[in-house]
Amino acid sequence: MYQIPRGTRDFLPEQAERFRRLEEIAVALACQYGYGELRTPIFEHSELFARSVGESTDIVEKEMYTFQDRGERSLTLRPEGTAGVVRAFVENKLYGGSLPAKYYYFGPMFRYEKPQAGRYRQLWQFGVELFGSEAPRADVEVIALGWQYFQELGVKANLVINSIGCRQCRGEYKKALVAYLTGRNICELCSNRLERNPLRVLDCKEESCQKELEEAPRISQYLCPQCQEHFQKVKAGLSDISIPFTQDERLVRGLDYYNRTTFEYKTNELGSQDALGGGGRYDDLVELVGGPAVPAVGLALGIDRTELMDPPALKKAPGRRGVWLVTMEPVSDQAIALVHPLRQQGVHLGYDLAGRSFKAQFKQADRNNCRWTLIIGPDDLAQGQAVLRDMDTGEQRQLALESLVEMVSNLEGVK
RNA sequence: GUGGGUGUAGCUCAGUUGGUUAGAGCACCAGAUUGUGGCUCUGGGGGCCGGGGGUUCAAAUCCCCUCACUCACCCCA
Repeated sequence: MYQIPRGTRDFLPEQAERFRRLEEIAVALACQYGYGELRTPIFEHSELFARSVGESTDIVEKEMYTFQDRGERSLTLRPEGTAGVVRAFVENKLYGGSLPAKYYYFGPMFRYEKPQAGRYRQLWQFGVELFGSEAPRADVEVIALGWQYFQELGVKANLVINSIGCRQCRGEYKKALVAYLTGRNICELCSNRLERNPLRVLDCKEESCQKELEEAPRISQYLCPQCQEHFQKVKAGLSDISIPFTQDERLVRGLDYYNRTTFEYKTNELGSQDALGGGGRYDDLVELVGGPAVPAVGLALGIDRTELMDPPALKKAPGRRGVWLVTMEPVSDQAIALVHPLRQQGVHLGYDLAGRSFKAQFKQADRNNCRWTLIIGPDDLAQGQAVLRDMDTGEQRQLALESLVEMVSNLEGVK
């Protein structure tokens, strides 16, 4: 027997519908905020991700699905959405149009990781990217959009924000941090990080490392005046629109392209998979990918994890809907032909395909949660009538066959 | 990638110190009711006991390998 590849999943109808609604709500929200959809391929040249996400990140070092095609190009299934959108932004010279330019995407991403609940090798993200504004209120808008998504769904998320400075002041800070940590009691992993990506020592969970970090220099002390002002305005902007947040100086995101604002939406209900979404500003990325210097800010939300939170907004109203035909040989085909036009009227119509007993057909009607059954057996047909039964109340009445389609398609709860 | 836990019917799970045809509840199908769902009762179909190998007269049970899920680490969505 074949098994689904590790870390991937099938979405059976009920769950697929939940996912579809999560997408619809996200798309409606993005439209409301003035974002247009930008669809990019599911794979890109490997180099794009290596350059933009960062050579020394976990994603690039060990999580990419990379393959060679028949033309011996190295391609990679996208591990995140921003790189492709930035590539498209540059390649299509979208920076030449009016700015800011705002795009959203929704789709699967791929990361080769050891799976766990809430951590998959094929995962879905919804994201937005805002190009061409350096203004703190652009950061605030993006953060607010994500916040509103969780609010609309009724999902409890905690917003955590930080500023990791710009190229200049982060450089200063890195130097200071390395100088401070060198020779101190930190774990082996962090010793390696110290050389390649020192900021990541900050969110190490190793007790010894955290202890050493207590007295370590803080990024806030190193932010240049411009970065400081930017961060203050972001925080003020969030407060102005009543979005609560906490500041965490150890929030360092695992992608290299971020600068200044970084943020995450966290939960404490999913074990160690606590990030529902996150994002930040990436003012240098467009240039890095070959475009002009265009500042940008964006976010990505994890749809799989959001669904795991069992959003109250996805609860279905339980009411019955639609019509079930109950009939019997030798007139079944005639009965079906009589009611089929209901489908063209948009009525939810079902009937037995297996030649089951009368009783069994009512059972199916019940199980399919139908509001009405329409009974058309040999006797009814002979009298030119059908029997309509209300499955909620059990009441029945007769209908003339000539007016059946019109009568039934105007009933309550059939569409 | 490292370490732990768990895999028995569609689902949730029993299964004794290894012992003969592997069970229950729910779900499914049928009958009780030859034109009426939900409730009840009766019956029925369904299992390479995750897969492979080994020990043994005998393995769901013990051992090894492997696959999957899961928890923690790691990382993030």
